[in-house]
Amino acid sequence: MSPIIDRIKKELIQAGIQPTYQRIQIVKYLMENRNHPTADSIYRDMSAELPTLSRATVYNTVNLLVEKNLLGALNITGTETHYDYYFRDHQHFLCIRCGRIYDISVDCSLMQKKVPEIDGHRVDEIYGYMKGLCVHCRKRENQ
Amino acid sequence: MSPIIDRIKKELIQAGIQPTYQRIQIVKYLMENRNHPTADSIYRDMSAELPTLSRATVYNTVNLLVEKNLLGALNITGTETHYDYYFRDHQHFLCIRCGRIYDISVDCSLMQKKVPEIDGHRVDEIYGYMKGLCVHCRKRENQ
DNA sequence: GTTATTGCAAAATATTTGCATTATA
DNA sequence: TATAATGCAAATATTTTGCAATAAC
Repeated sequence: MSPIIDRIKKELIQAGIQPTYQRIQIVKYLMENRNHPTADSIYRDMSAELPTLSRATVYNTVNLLVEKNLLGALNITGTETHYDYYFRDHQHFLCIRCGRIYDISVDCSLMQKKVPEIDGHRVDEIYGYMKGLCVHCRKRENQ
Repeated sequence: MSPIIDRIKKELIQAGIQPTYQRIQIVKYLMENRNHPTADSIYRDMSAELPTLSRATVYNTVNLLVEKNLLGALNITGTETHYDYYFRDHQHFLCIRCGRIYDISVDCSLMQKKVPEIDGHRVDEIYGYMKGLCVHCRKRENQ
């Protein structure tokens, strides 16, 4: 068995997730496609190789991975949710022109270290993102 | 004319928005209801007083206000968009138990001052939010 | 009087659910 | 063999759109 598949299997089992063929393939896809795909884009891309795959399985799987903290969910566009498998220690930038999402590193104590409590609320997760015009669109438009 | 209505009218005109009755009333609602309503909750609440109001008008209006930078849009839950009329200089906290959204002040240079550029991308807007267990749910559950 | 906005219903989009079939432990 | 996951279709939820009626300048 491929060492990548084996590693994914172990990771899923450790998280308490049954490592089915579909789940392993979806995780493999997420590891290989770091362009912040949506559930539907994962489904469409993977359908070529895995024609029996269903949207429901993709949605079930990404929801499960997010719940078990193996996958990051990004609600940055306001429409679909984008996913990020290597989601720790970076934030995101959405280009308002082309819609691409970029990984960015922000030097901000809030983002780097966990704030345990604020106004009495227990803080479990911290999210940060930015919107603007990306480097490619700036070049194209001279802005 | 009420001074509040008059102020809203001026604000809309200044932003280049025609101050129709529905738009003024929606802005008035947003000023008086700072619990981060959704388009649908605005529609449902306002329907009692304004039975002819339509969902389309609410959606049109909030989209227009966001576009003209008079209203903040929050995609924090992953489902519906929540709105915040006084959206400057604070961030948000979502309780994973009760779903309430709280305003919080975060001492973070990233949030306080605008970063003009990062990795070559032009930064127009910066968002930050947190998720966890709110002070009320913590008390109830002793967590 | 012309242009813009509203309201309604239908459409579009994103996601979830019920349930029979299939795979996993 | 019992339990859990998959796949399909239908359902649900959120938001947008087309268009006739109405309101604003």
